[in-house]
Amino acid sequence: MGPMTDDEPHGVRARARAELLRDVSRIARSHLAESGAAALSVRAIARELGLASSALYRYYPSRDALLTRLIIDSYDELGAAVEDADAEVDRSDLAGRFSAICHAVRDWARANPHEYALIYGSPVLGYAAPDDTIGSALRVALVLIGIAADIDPDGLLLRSRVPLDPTLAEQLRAANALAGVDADLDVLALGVELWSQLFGFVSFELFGTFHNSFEPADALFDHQVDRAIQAFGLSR
Amino acid sequence: MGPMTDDEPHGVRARARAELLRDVSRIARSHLAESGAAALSVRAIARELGLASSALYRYYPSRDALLTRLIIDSYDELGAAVEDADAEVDRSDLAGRFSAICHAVRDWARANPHEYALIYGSPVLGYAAPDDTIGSALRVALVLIGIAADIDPDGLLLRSRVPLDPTLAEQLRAANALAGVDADLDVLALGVELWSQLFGFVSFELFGTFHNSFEPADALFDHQVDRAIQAFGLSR
DNA sequence: GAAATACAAGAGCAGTGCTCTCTTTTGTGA
DNA sequence: TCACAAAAGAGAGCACTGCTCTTGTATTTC
Repeated sequence: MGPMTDDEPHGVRARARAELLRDVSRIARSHLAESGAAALSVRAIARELGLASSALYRYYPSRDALLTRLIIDSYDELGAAVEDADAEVDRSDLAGRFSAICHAVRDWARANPHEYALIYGSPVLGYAAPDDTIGSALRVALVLIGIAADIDPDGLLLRSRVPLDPTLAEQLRAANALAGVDADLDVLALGVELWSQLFGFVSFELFGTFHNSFEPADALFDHQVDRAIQAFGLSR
Repeated sequence: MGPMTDDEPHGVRARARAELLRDVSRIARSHLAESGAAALSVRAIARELGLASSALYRYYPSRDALLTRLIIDSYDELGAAVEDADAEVDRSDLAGRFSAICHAVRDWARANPHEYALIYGSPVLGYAAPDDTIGSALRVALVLIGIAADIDPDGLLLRSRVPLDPTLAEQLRAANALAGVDADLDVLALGVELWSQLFGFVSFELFGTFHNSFEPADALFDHQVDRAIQAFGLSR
């Protein structure tokens, strides 16, 4: 046998610890899904585990750390859902891929409203998100940038009437670099705007801003996605 | 003297009551602006007023009722800011009015981030907003619908490729009726989408979803507003 | 002036996050 | 093998929260 790898448990105790870490996360997640982040309580989780509340502090240093765990998990789940939706469509069908991504976001959000509120609602952990979250948070954006890189800028319905602001151009180039692609900057700017629109819509729908004016909102959502596809020049 | 009107204080006590109601709301508002909705505490407000916490329950039946008060105030403040911005532009300058509205929303949100988070972030009072809030919440939407009613549908850059979904058309007609106007349904649908986009952008910026990728976001915001004006066919 | 009403205070309940101390269990190096 | 260190769990306790109930005191109304 080779040398023991580091991620393998160093004994019964390490194994138990890993399992309890997962249990805590699992129960926390179920409480989140049922009652929302505000109602998440360390003591309640401890009760469900049959532990003293103080014991949990050997696993998560604070309630916020636990919330951070849930935030990362939620970002990753949504990110995976979006990546999967994108992967299931023929690579050359850009309109189909974009549509699949939009619907994946909305579907996941509606299936997991509290998780969505946790990551796209008002920040609960102060204004600086922990660094560990940004990797997972970027996944959806990276998929969208990936599509933007494949879009022919000549088909764009709306081009800037004036040259792109140099600051903005620089920011967009940085986004390209982050994703390791070289999308046209006008396409990319449009993409960012439609990205805002997508999550703005989902937030409006989930948070009740539409006040039942668009209930169900399926038709409006489809219309919006279709218009976005036209704006990209992807409609055949 | 004529008969006493009902909204006039019925004595010293009623006058004191009205004043205390305002004081509570004022202090609550200052705590909200400083620490956010999650940190809002009835007991802390009572302390600042030199009252026992139980005394406050004669004025607001619960913390949620107090939060509802703050929600309505915030909606009204944003609504007034948007209405004022719109009113300051020449009525026939639709592009200017739209731009002024967008900037009014963003400026107010950046000046009052906690208030913005309270009304456009994750709902804190469960999923059904109290009925008293919707009147104030609608003000921004009504201003936007008012502009849509004045827009010539022939200038629209993107029209539906297929007839509007009947459900959606009905919902849009209801929105028209709510505002007492008769905007073209394609213009209105585009308006709703740009409405989502506006608040999606502001939420992204305020809640940190851009992760400093677009900091400052002014250039991107201007670009987005300009593109929206083009989509409406308002650029000359 | 007497009765009804409004108000304020204080104690108390059930819950929260988190810390500290104490005991037991487990892993490890001599 | 055995002593020692590290880890884990329990329990008490602190400071805080929203909210209720009782008790005493002002004020308004009849």
